[in-house]
Parts: sequence; structure tokens; C-alpha cells
Amino acid sequence: MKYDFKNIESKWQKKWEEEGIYKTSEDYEKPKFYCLEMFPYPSGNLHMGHMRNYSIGDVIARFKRMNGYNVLYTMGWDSFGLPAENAAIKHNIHPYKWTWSNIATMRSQLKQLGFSYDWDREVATCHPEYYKWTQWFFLLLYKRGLAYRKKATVNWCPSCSTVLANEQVVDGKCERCKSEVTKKELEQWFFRITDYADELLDDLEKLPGWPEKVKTMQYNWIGRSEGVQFAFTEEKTGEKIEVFTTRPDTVYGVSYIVLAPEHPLVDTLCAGTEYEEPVKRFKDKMARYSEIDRTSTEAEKEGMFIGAYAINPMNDDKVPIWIANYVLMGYGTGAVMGVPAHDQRDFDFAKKYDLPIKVVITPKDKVLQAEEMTEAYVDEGILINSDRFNGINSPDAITAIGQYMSDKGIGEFKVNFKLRDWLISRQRYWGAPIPIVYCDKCGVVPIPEEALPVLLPEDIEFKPQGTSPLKDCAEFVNTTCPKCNGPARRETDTMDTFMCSSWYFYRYTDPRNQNAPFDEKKVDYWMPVDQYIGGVEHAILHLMYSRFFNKVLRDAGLVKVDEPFENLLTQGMVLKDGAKMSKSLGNTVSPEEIIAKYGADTARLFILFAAPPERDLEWSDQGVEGCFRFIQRVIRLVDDLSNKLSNAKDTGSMDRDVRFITHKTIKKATEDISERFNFNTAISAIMEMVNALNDYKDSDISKDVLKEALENLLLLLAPFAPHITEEMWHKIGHESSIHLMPWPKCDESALVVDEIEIVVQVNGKLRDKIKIPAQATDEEMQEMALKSERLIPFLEGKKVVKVITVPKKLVNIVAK
RNA sequence: GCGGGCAUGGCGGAACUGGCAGACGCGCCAGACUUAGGAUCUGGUGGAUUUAUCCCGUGGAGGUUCAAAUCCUCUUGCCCGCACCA
Repeated sequence: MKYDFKNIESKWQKKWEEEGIYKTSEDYEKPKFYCLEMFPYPSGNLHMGHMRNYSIGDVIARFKRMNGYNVLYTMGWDSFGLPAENAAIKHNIHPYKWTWSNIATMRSQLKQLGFSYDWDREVATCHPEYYKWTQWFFLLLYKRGLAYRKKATVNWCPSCSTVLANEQVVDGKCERCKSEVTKKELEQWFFRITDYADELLDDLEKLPGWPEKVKTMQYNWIGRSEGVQFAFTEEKTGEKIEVFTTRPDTVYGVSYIVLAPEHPLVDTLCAGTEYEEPVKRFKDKMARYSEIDRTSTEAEKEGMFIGAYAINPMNDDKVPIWIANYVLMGYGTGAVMGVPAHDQRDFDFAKKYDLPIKVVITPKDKVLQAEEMTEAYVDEGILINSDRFNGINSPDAITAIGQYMSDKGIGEFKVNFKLRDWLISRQRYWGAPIPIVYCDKCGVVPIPEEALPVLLPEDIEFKPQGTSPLKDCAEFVNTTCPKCNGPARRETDTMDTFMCSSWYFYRYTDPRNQNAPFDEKKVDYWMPVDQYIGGVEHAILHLMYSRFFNKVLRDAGLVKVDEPFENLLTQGMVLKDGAKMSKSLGNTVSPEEIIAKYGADTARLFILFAAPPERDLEWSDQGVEGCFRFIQRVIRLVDDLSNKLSNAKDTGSMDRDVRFITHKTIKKATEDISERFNFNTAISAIMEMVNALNDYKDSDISKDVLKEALENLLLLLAPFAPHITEEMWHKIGHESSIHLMPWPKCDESALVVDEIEIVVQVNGKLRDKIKIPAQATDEEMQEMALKSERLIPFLEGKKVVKVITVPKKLVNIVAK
């Protein structure tokens, strides 16, 4: 007999589609479950990472469905983005065509895997019906004062020739193409994500269903720090130099201040002095360093005095003003106070340039001497040389000095974040156009909602230089002002694709709505997402932008939930030979070849069996073979046993054993899937059931019990291997789909046994195993254990001091 | 440097609240069926050993406990994230 997976799988896929068994509607009476997977970028072909991600999701969706939930489970395409444009330039194919043909390929690959998506809800972010609403959301943010335009030094990727958000710069390199990111002054659109910094941080606590790791990453990225902001006054010009510090308790120890080389005051302060030239040279040198070189902890601190002095407002000390590589314009005020005695960076800098070190905090047990210090003293201590604050404990002094500054009008308490506003302009073609026009008379004018979408023109020319073709498309650029009807120019930048992916999960709830991004009632029913599954690489970018979006939509009254994703599962990578599968390493295995050779059920089973979902998974061709063999064993077993079923006249002497196996497996598999997503152990439990039933092939089992065993075996396996279980389900006489059946229920009474095996230990070491009646009391257990003959040599010449009993499990005899 | 995670047979992994270490699968060994086996079935498979053993064994060293892969302290190696954030 041959396992004809090709025909079996395509037959059922066709049938499921015809019968629409995975279609979902809003049944408001039924409990809902929203199972969401991170939608793919249509790069051309499905890879193993996709297959793993979606196999996990499909099991959860099917399991929840069988458990009576109304499950929303669908698929879409994150289909705007740079690769399409690169393909256009390289292969002279229009991004539109390239993208849609990739979508078609990948859709059919997904269908071949038998995932239970409701394909009627499919969305693609590059479809005008979708990006119309992306633009609508831009306008919403604009109206709410959350979208603004400003000239800023931005991250520029020369190879992609576009700006990048901070989150897209990884190690100073472009997240996508890995080329070195440079800086550029440009007028750009930003979203005010920093308005939500506090809430994004605080609400991490409302996410117990998220991995700690992801929450920590977001926590660090938001980077909240509390401190005090106050100003030094430049001696000659009277210019205020604002600094931020988390250590106001050290303010009497300031011996210099440092500005970032790009600080606007630098030029003002040394204009016309002998320092002007060398400062300019220093700045040029800094500009040549990449961000990564300049901010690496290994980089030597480098700076110079710029010929000016500032007055410390707390004690009127006059301190020199320096510029240095280690101070960043992008954080705080771009200027810091230097306290060498109590900050390691300042200490290093002061040592190198021979700046004074002034101790203002000293440990309780001894007095610190500046000359003797080999490193900064950063711990708590008592304030000295600090005027009225002498003798105060340094943690108390932070508040006391901050309060004093605030009372005297010198400074104020301030919270700083590392999080920057989200730069969403991209100088690229294949994205959603920003719905804005520039009018000489009216200035910046948003496109009215009813005029959406602003369509991306298709008839354009791609240039190898990689500049956005939109700029050169006169029909697109030249338009009329919606306000005054005069001539106006369209914004030619498009939106960051992360904008498109920040709201797709709402669209799934109402994907064909023509009048709104989604219907309120539907979105309220489905949201939040109950289970989100995807790679950890989106821990910051996508997951934080989506959280931000959710909060904006909530404040706009469009959704009610505070957080979009209740539970998050970050699946591990798929490795081959210990390394991540990648084209450059040449160690890839494509889902396609595995499906062709073994079928979808085997592929799915293997990827779920080989490791728990959160761990990395080592690909093994032999492991795949093993799963292939397992499926064939199931087929043989079901065939053999159903033959037995048709001519059985058994009395059922083995019924109890078989029922025990059946219900034990139901219990174990149910727990493993629902409580822990440990599909690997759920599958191994099912394998054990198959092994056990094999042993009972020729035993005396009654019809009902045999039938119960077979049906439950198939039901338990159905979420993992949907095709073959459906095939066998029909083979044993069912008419309707196995995937519409309820999940098996464990009959606890079947697990009751007369006799149990317990472990007998002497001094914690296993010495015997004995069978005792299941109902035995602790005393009876001990009694029986002590009777064991195998214990005699271990107890000889010793006195039993104590006997410990773990009910139904173990007796440990402590003997001396 | 800071933060997080991991470490168990030849391999992937199991052991969930401390209670039989190595489930399940792969691989390997032996046998059966066979012209053949890279099919299938049966049995075996942590190490050591005098092969029915008061033995050793979960990266390493200590500790807590009647009992530790699991808890605590120290330590080594690997992976991930952040990284001069004032």
C-alpha cells in the first residue's frame, strides 16, 4: 500500500475550500478567539521560518475551533517595500507585477500546507482598498496633532536611498541592506510616538502573556530616565546652556561641561575666536566617523576646549566648556555636566585632558581623596563640599537638590526617553503615498478623506540611481489645492511600511469595509488578538509601533482595548548545521521540496515535533523521514483496527487497558497543547498511543472501545496532520469533516486503576519498585515497602530513622 | 560593560509544583521476512563493569534537603538583546 499524500492532500484542500469549512463570521453569541500570525512580506517563496510560524498558528487555531471557539484566523501580505523596487530596477519588472505574482505563488504554497485560513479575509497592504485606510490613519494622526513635519538630521541609507527610522538602524547599519547609515538634514514627517512613551512603558505590565525578553527589549528601547534639567550660563554671552542629569546630587562636583559637537551653541560661542578653526576641524572629523564608531564604548574619548566658560548656577563656579565625541546631540539637551569624581565617563575624560576632579560624595567609612582615585566613585555616600547639602545621604540629595533647584527657579525635574519620534517619510516609490499637498498659498494641506486613496501612479520609470520615481512623475506631483483650488504639489514621499503593518490586524476583522477601516462592532468583538505568533526580530519595530497605533485609535474612540496583543509567542529560528538557514550560507531547505517529497502533513508534523515552538529548531532530514514513517504507521494501524472493527465479535477483556491508553493520551495532549503550546510532547504522546495500540492489535477488544480509540487518535492528530486524519476519518465511516468535530474529552473514570507501581528508596536511592493497591493509605504503603526483600541488604545493620511517603508515588526509608 | 536566556546519551529533545534521569523521535546494533533492502516487523541501545551491579552519571565546584537536572552560592562556555543615554 502506498501513502499517496499528493492526491489525498489536494483532494481535501479542494473539498475544504468548496465547502468553506474555515469561513468565519461574527457570531456574537459565541466566545471568540483571534489567532494571528505575523503576515509575510511577499518575497517570492515561503521559507522554513514562515512554515514554522504558520504551522504553530494553525494548530492553535484548529485546537481552539475544536474547543468551541469562534476563531478568526486569516492571512495577508505586507506587500509594500523596497525589494519590489529593487526587482524593478534589476529585472525591469514593475513592482506591482512582481509583488502580485509573488503573492500568487506564496498563497498557493500556503494552501498546499493546508492551513485553515479564512481566505475571504485576505488583505494586501499594497492594494488601494487597503492603503486608502493607511492614508486615512495618517490623516487621523495629523488631525490629532500626532503627525508633524520638521527638518531634522535623519538616518540615511545611501544604498536604499531613503531615510530610516531609528528602529531600523541596527549597529549603525541599515536593517534591510546592511550598508552603513549616514546622516542627512531633511524635511520629514514624524509621528509623535514619544507622547505615548510613558504609557507604552507602563502598560508592559499589562502584558503577562508576553515573553519577558520582548518586554525587556521594549523597556530598554523606551529608555525612561528621571532627572533634573537646568542651565549653566555662558560667561560672556549670557547664553543659557541646558543640561540634563540623573545625578543632581553631584552638581557641586562639576568641573567642566561638554557639548555635542553638533550643538548649535558651539558655533556661536567660538565664532571669531582663535578656536573657530580647530573646532571646525574637530567637527568635520566627528562627522566622518560613523555613529557606531563614535558611540561605541570601546572608542577613546576625544574632545577639545572651545575657549568659553560657563557658570554653575548652584555655586557660581566658573567651568570650561568642551566639546567631545561621547556626547550625543540626540539625547537630552545635547550638553552634559562633567563630574569626573562620580561618573566613569567623565573620570576617563578628565584624566585624559587633565581636568580637575572634585569629590562631593564620600563613602561613610573613609574620606575620598581625588588624587588617589583610580576610578569614579558612583555608589551612594554622604555629600561633602556641597554647601548647604553637606552631610545628606546621596539618594536623598537627588530629591533635595532637585527640589531646591525647582524652588529657586534654577531647574526642574524632568523625564527623558531614549525613544525618538517615529520618522515615517520614505523617499521611495513602492509605498503608500503620504496624503498631503503643498500649496504656495495655503501651505501644508491634507487631502480630504473623501478624496482617498491617493493612488500610486503605475506608469512611471525606474532609474538605477534609486531615487523615487514619484518625484519625476509630473501627473502625480502637480495637482490642485483641496482648499483654494490653486496649483499645488503633492508630497512625493511614501510611508514607512511599518505604518501599513501597524493596523492590519484590525482590518482582518472587517476586511471589505468600503466606508471605514473597520466596523466598530466587529473590531470590538474580535479584538484584542488572543494569540500572536511571530519572530522575535519584530520585538521592537512592529510590536511597539502597533502598540502605539492601538493607543492612538483607542484615544480616537475607534477601539476599546488598551493593548492589541494579549499573548505573544516568539518562535525560534530554523537552523541547519547549527546556523540560521540563509541563502548566503547555502544551507536552506525549502518548504516546497519537503512538501513535494513527503507532503504537507509530514512537513508540519516534523516542524512541530522537533522542538518546542520558542526554541531554535535544528533541521534534520532524517527526522522528517521519521515523521513520514509515523504517518504511515498510523495509516496501517487504523486500517488494521478498522478491519477488526468490521468483523469483531470480541468480548472486550482488554477494554479497560485500551480505554486507559486512549484517555491518558487525551489528557496529556490536551494539557500540552492548551497550557504550554508544547506540541512536541503532545505529538510524542500520540506516538506512544499508536505504539500501545499496535501492541493490542490482536487483543480482545470490544467494538465500542476500539472505535473510541481510533476516533480519538485521529481527532488528537487532526490539528497537526489535517489531511491524513480527514482521509482516515472518512475511511472509518464518517461523512462530515473531522475538523468540525469537538475536541476529545478525557473520561477521568477511565484513568482509575486498581494497582499502581511505586518507587521504594533507601536514603534517597532507588532500590525497588513495588505494585500496591491504588487505594492504599500512606501507612499501608510504608508497610508494603518495608516488606520488600530487595531492601534487606541495604537496611542490614542500620536503624530506620524515618520513613517518607509521597502518596501514590514513593516511599523513602531513611536508615542509619 | 549592563540585561536576558541556555547547557541533559552519538543527535533533536522529555522529566510541568524538588520524588524512577534519558519519554518520544533520529541514529546505531542484532534478529525475522526477503533474490535484495535505504521497505516492514521484533528485540536491544547513558557510561563503566566481573554483564542481576550496595558503582558512576544532567557544563564545573560547593551548599540546602530524607530526596536536586530542578532550589541557593560561586564558576565556565555558548546564544540573544542593549551598549559613552549624562
